[in-house]
Amino acid sequence: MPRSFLVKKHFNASKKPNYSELDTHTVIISPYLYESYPMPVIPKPEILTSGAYSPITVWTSSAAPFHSPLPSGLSPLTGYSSSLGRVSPPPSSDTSSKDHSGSESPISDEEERLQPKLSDPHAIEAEKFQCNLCNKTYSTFSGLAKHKQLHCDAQSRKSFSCKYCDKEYVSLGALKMHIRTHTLPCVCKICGKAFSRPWLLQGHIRTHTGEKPFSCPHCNRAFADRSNLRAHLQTHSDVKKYQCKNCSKTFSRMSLLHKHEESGCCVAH
DNA sequence: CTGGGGATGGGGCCC
DNA sequence: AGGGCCCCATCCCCA
Repeated sequence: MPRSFLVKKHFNASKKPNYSELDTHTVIISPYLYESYPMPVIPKPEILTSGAYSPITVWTSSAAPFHSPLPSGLSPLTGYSSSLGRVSPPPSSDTSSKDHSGSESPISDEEERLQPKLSDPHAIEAEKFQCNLCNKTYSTFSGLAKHKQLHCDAQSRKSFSCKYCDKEYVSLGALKMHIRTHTLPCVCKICGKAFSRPWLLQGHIRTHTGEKPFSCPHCNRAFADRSNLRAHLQTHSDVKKYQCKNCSKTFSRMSLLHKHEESGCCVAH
């Protein structure tokens, strides 16, 4: 599974975009070209206005709102450590992807009783915590948090919808980043290919220049992309990262494991 | 068929 | 808030 958790993804659905359909917002980068890469211009986001998404949830207390731990990917074999990057944190349970939509029932009688009554001598105290979405007030933060978790927050959590597709995001920043995958504002001057981000264009330009700044410490190979060097390093490793659950055969790449599984190993068991 | 390289996409984190 | 970089994932192609 992809590491990304902010957006629902479907396997084999990530085909390359049709650039010809998406080029209406692209901006050709300046001719100073590949000495210092100019910043691409992001199209003015009329796409971000006119109610394309719901209001942001604002918490009325300072306590931490929703956090979402990363879901685990395909578990690597223990003992493997990359010489390239930071060590991934151990997998944790994914609470973010859980669907709370089943909890959208009307507010229960019990929760109604949690609301302060003005005749209550402690009413002033009880109004300390107010839900900014429905204006309900609670005497304790935990009461408010529970309310929001069960009702308001669960409904507004994924509130930033893309105009061009059905994807939804938990933050405006994530949505803006995603929209660039539609508008593709970074255009290669050499071949005209468009990319969503400057550094993607930068990597693409290396395919023209032949620059390979990532060298393998074990052999004399060099790569234009760090990820490709990382994949290459697996070929030097005795311990392959990805293991078939059925035959225990290990592979250097997840894609090879997938191929292996699809070729019928798992069917035989 | 398998393994590996090349190229690319995309969300997260940090500054 | 946005840019840069990180990492992971995937697809395509070739030996």
